[in-house]
Amino acid sequence: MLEKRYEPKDIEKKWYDFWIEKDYFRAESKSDRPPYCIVIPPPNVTGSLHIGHALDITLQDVMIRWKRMSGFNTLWLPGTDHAGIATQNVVEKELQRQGADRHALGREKFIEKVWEWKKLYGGTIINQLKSIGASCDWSRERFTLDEGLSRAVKEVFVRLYEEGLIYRGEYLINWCPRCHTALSDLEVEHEDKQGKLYYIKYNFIDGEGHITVATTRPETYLGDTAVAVNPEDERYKHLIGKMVRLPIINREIPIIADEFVDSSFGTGAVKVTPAHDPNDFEMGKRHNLQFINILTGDGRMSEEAGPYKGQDRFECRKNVLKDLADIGHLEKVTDHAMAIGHCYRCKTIVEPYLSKQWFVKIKPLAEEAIRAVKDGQVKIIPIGWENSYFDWMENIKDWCISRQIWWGHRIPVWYCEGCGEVIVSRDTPLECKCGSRELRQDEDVLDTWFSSALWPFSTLGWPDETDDLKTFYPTSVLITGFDILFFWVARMMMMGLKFMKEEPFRHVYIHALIRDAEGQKMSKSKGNVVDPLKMTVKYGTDAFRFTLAAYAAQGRDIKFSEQRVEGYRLFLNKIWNVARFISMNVKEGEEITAAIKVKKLSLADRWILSRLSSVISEVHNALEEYRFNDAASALYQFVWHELCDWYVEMIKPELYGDDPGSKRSAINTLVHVFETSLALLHPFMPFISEEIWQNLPFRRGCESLCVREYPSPEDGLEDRGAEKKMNVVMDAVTAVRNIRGELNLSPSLELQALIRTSNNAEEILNENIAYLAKLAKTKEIKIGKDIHPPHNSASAIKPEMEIFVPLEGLFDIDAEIGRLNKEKNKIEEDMEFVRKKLSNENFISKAPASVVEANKTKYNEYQEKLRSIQDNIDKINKWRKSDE
RNA sequence: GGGCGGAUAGCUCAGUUGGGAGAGCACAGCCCUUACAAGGCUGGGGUCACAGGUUCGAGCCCUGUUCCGCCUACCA
Repeated sequence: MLEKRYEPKDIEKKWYDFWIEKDYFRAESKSDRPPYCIVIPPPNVTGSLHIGHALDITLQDVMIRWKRMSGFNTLWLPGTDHAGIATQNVVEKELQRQGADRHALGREKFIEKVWEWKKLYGGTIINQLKSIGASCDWSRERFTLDEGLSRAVKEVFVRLYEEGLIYRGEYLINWCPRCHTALSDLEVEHEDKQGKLYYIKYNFIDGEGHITVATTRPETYLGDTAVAVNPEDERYKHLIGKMVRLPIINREIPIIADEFVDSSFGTGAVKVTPAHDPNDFEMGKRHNLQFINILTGDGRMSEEAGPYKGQDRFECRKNVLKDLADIGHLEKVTDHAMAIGHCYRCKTIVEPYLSKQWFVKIKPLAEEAIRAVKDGQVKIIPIGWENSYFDWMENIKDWCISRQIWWGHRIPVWYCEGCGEVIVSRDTPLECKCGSRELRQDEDVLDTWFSSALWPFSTLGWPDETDDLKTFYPTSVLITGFDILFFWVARMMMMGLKFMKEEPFRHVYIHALIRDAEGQKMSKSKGNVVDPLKMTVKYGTDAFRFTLAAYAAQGRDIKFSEQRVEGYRLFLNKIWNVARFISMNVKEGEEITAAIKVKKLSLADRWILSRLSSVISEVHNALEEYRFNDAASALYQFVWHELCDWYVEMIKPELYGDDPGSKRSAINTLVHVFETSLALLHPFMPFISEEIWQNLPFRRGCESLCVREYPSPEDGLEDRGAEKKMNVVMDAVTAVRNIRGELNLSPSLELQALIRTSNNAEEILNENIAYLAKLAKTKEIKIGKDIHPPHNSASAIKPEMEIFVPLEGLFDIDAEIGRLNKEKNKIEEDMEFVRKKLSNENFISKAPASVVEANKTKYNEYQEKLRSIQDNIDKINKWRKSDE
């Protein structure tokens, strides 16, 4: 017997442990069963579960559990990401609190510290995944810095280098002065801001006059090595080749001509700072200009900044502006909208910075990745994301992969101190070919995303040709948020195609971002984050998971509202209670046969089985297309409103009655439908479904719901006839209830019902009169073609029948007339609408015949209904007169 | 600057190929009916952002406008 209330906490742990103990989540390296594989988007090892993970994990778990139950050899491969910059930042802060810093500690000691930290806290998020029910194969858990994955990283690096797809060079990269490292273009977040445009005067060195340049970054004038104008610009043509002198520092630089310059912007003359601006960098190359680096790695002014040396870059800007103004070289300042790049890890403003870095030549890789999607080998769902994908891939630029931090995959490159040879190697080399043993490994580590790009095959054992790799690559689907479409998905596509010659996944399902109830992005600083673990404690994990699935409509962000979780918790409560109801009606130890003998079933039985059959199809189709919300709401609708509200109520007379045969038949069907529903629900709410399943006397030839076969759409129990008949019964019931409700009659009051029907409906109603009695709370039901209602009857019109409820003594004539008039008005409006259509010759001639026919039928029905209502109104008026 | 998405009931959102708009929550009325008052039954509530167009017919297709969100970009 189930407890009166569902208490999620203990139950969740109990069943999760049970599943683990039974090893249900373990995949087979070799199997006759078809493979189904998802690799988890590895959360940062420093992280803790946020609501975005919860959504991501829930959707993956739904797919995995569904496929597992459907007989697939299912692998959900879990793991974590070493998250270079983020993790290093966390440990550095920790050190800071202890009054230390990594430089004092030294590289090796520092890395030891990070590993220690990882051992202590790295399991946090994994345990949180378990707590929300993730059915991952934990025996295959991976970490991006594992031995095996590190080997894959080196292998990829070396091969790309050997093919000329990795190179080293001095370029302008994005530099974070706080993290002290290069960043890829993607790792820079642009933020629109209202800034200023400063107009600065540069004097000609010979004679009078000046040229004015406009800039958003006045302090960089210290690194200017030219002024550029458009060669076609009549205003400046004659000045090309002249020299100007930079104020204060007195450097002499030329005025040059370059097509790049937009004459309409600012003054049409641009200061050129090749070491501090991407465009100027290109211009500097074109014109052989000097590259002067005025900054240091921590964002301060370098030696080259002369009097400003040592100042912070923003401090320097203020000072430069003041000094220029003082000597009359600041012509004017205007407002200017611009976008400023920030470090995606620490939000510091990034700096275009000249330095030597490693790059991946990415175009050749991107071409394959574009083709795979164009050719349909990989399907992106929803399809709208394909455009973004193509757009990014087609305009891709070389990927800066070196990072000046310590935590990560060290670049497998050594430099010979003897001859300067560059050695790129899978293994640590001991000696250069020149004989020198003085080898120094590159100090940099690789972009974390470099290793996660290999995730779908490195985790399966690559570069070895393992059974796992053969069985599970390409994986079935990747489920993730759009925020890492480029960072991760795109790069996995490129690397997968390059090294496996096959796409890493067949489908990519991109889900939405979760925002707060007001549509704001959740962030710690705004204080509007929803802690998923708090949700699971408060409402139970299942209710929370079901909510997330129900929210997951394609192509729209989720505005998360706790109220909705509350609502689904009530749904679980409903399920719990119907389970209790069943357990009360099944004798202890009684075995319920799952087999359904169609011949002996009642109408209600056949109806609910038919409905079950169709909900199975709906769920199946929805999940096939990743319409999680549709699957969830189909189940909600079915279990609550069809199973509980109608079916359970309908069979109560049989259950409480004396006929053991019909009692048994009803309970059999009920148990069958409910057990099947639990199986359908299991991927969404694994805990409560298992708890109930284990406590009811089901016999399915397996010991856990999570390995029970998933209900299949081809069960042959659809029964359109039963559904039609049931609709007649339900119509009658609803009609009586409607009269009761509208006339404010007590639910406990037993009413009489007279139903005037067609032959067809008469038969159906007579056969199922017991349902009417129970559901509409009626007694003395009369059904026939020649029903004449007594004085003071309320009435309702339904297809094929007219229902009267005699109300002598209770009757409120005005209320009933009002009710009928309301109904009449509605019908008249509807009729008018159809009438207009039918009197339109164009409609008759151009619309499909079936549509025209349907409208004609409808019109006739309305007409009849209207006539009946009018009759009833007249009748009441007559009664009223005769009573007066 | 380019691109994408959204605007439907008081709120949050569904709406598959164009044939008279749905759900949940909230609201109102009546009910403690032996699974469930964390419940049941009934009801009210919408010019589908705006303006045009295509069509016999538009929430849905086309064009434009407004507002909101996001992605992306080397005009200093």
